[in-house]
Amino acid sequence: MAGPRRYKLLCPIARALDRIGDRWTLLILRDLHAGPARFSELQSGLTGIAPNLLTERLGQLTADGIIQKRDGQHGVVLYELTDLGRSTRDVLFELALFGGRFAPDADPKRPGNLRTIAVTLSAACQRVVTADADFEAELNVDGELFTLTARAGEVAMAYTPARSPDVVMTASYEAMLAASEGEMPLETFVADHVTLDVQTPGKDMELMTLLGGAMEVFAK
Amino acid sequence: MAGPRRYKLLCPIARALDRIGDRWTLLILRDLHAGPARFSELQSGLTGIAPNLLTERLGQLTADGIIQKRDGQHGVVLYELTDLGRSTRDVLFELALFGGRFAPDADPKRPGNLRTIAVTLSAACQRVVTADADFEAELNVDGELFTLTARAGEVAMAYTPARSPDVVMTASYEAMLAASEGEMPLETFVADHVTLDVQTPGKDMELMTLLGGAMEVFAK
DNA sequence: CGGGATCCGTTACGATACTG
DNA sequence: CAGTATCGTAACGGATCCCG
Repeated sequence: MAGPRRYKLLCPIARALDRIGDRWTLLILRDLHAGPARFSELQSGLTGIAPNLLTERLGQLTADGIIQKRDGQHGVVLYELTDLGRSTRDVLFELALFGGRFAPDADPKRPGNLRTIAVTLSAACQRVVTADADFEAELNVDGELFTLTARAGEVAMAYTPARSPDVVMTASYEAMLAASEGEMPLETFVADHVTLDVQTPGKDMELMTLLGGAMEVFAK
Repeated sequence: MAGPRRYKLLCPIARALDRIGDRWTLLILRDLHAGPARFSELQSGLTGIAPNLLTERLGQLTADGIIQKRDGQHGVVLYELTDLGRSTRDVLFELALFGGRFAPDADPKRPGNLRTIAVTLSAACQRVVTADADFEAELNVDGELFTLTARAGEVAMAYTPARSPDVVMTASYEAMLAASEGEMPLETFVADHVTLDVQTPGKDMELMTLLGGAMEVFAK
């Protein structure tokens, strides 16, 4: 560990890269921003990272205090971000903004799960949320369920079904991404690619306003 | 190239990493944010990256439209950021903020030149600059000269001597970094580690206000 | 069955030497 | 000065196996 392939420079950018610059590491953090995850969830989400590499990365991240192990129910082991790890959100979001400027690969691989969208979406929402936004939404993206909450100017997104959603939105991963990157007009997305199930009247508008704003942040 | 070790995912974070996630690539961009550079300047700044790797990285970055070649004076070849490349500034700055949270390595390597500080410093200044700031400063850091200009709310920093500086500031790399990361109080830094040569009265205060603000951004 | 550890072929990196 | 060529070493990728 702490291998020979480290920069070991004073520069804070290099210091960051010595912690999170290895292959897979930033994608592991990306998926952990959706909430605590088990080894196998991470492995499947990362389109089949080799298990030895995942083990190695998790160990290094733990040693650096960026993630930690936790015992979940039924004796399962969970990995989760520490406060320090949560502070990678802005790095990941800026990477997403930059990456969005490049055309997707010709035949992209599908992730094993959709945890991948949580950081990007919640960080974008955080940038446009207003203090009066107040709702709990369930996002059903290709059958995978997320909870998106906005309360007192704070946005959170987790890879769990919602407890008591004000609104349930259903959409596909591809449509959401296309809308985010300006390939699909927001109106088309809302009209043709989204289903809304409203529990609390008016909260559907709050959700769509927030998501619309988030997608605009991303598009420019 | 475009090797087999790419993620090829739809996720914009992965798309970014497929362009700028390789070893050395982000550090090359970091140094280019200080202005156009020659091959050998980059090589020395990066503490002796292997020349074949530098060639390979420059080629990939050029192919992706992130940098471009330009012919300078006396037939020298220069590499410089494109508009797309300049948009990596926020990624680099967020990395610097994250990296600043880790203690420096026990015996860190010294970079061959100090281009490395330009992005971090200018991005931090950009975050705190006010619209009325208006000056041109020369920064002499361990004998290497930078121009820092603030005009109409825009900050720029380049690795060149200033043409007609309002103020010349002299300091050391280590002291500036220590002050940035809160290890040295700002007052100590200003009082004991900085020399100011004022050409235009009052501009020294403008400069120190800006730098002080930048360091506070970085410290928290 | 989930959570890893072990092994091995392949690829990328690092150092040095060399050339236009 | 600006790269190219070569080669040993370290990291990665994939498969298989092990253990609770």
